[in-house]
Amino acid sequence: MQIKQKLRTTRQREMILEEIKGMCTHPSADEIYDRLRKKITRISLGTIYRNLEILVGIGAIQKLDGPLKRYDGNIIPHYHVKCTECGKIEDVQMEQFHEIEESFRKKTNYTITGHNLDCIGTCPECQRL
Amino acid sequence: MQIKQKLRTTRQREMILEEIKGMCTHPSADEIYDRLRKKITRISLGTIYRNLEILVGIGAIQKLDGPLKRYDGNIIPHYHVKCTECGKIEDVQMEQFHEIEESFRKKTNYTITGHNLDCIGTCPECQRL
DNA sequence: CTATGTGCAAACGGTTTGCAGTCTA
DNA sequence: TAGACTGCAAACCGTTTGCACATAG
Repeated sequence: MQIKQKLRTTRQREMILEEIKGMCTHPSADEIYDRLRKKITRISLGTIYRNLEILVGIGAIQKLDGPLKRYDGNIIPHYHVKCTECGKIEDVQMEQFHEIEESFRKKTNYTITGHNLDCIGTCPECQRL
Repeated sequence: MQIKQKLRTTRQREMILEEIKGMCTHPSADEIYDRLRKKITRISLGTIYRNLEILVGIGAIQKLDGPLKRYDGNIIPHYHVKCTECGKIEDVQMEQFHEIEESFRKKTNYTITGHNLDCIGTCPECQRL
């Protein structure tokens, strides 16, 4: 989403951002809602959704587009691993594979602006079960 | 999904599979429904959804998990490019980056069974506009 | 003061599911 | 003939939206 309106600082917006930045999981709108309801007496799901999209729009957080939308407070480029057993998604901080975008460019003639990469497998905990 | 029941061959299942295999786009359940309604007098969306999941379960097709579920009749390992202008998703048939999974394994201690990779950018057609 | 943001609740839309009847093996 | 499958329609559920009120700047 392109943000064109002038943004204001509101208690809700600040707390939503703060909450995501403080979580290393990848919360859905609903999880953020549950956590914030314990800190703010009244906040609505609509506000959560609206602000999440705005925060993505200004690049303050990232969105992970799955069947359920999840948000990621970590905006340093990174990859993900997904455990097929427990469903967990973890950040993987490693050097970016620069050759990927170059290969795609050559092969497709697209102008490449970024890439998404994730591995799927079994996490160490689930391997023990 | 793990398929445990004994599968039968039905006209609907065969036609759904044939339809996907014959499309190089990445249709959603709804698009397949629209196309098949022109060939079969009566078929229901529920049947489409149920069969798509079964076909994914037996590995006959692949699922692309986005906000809208799309299916891919191409099961040879391949990557995707997404055009941010027109929304198109194209297959990219290129040699797999084997080093990716090895790097993830070392970094995370996960048992890695596969990876997803896609680039985002602008397609040649949209670049001209 | 005014445009942006909020809570609330209803609407939306893709997907799933229960059911009674149909059809494959 | 059993159990898999189907069409249909209702239910589900994450997300979006319209509205009247609140509030930041």
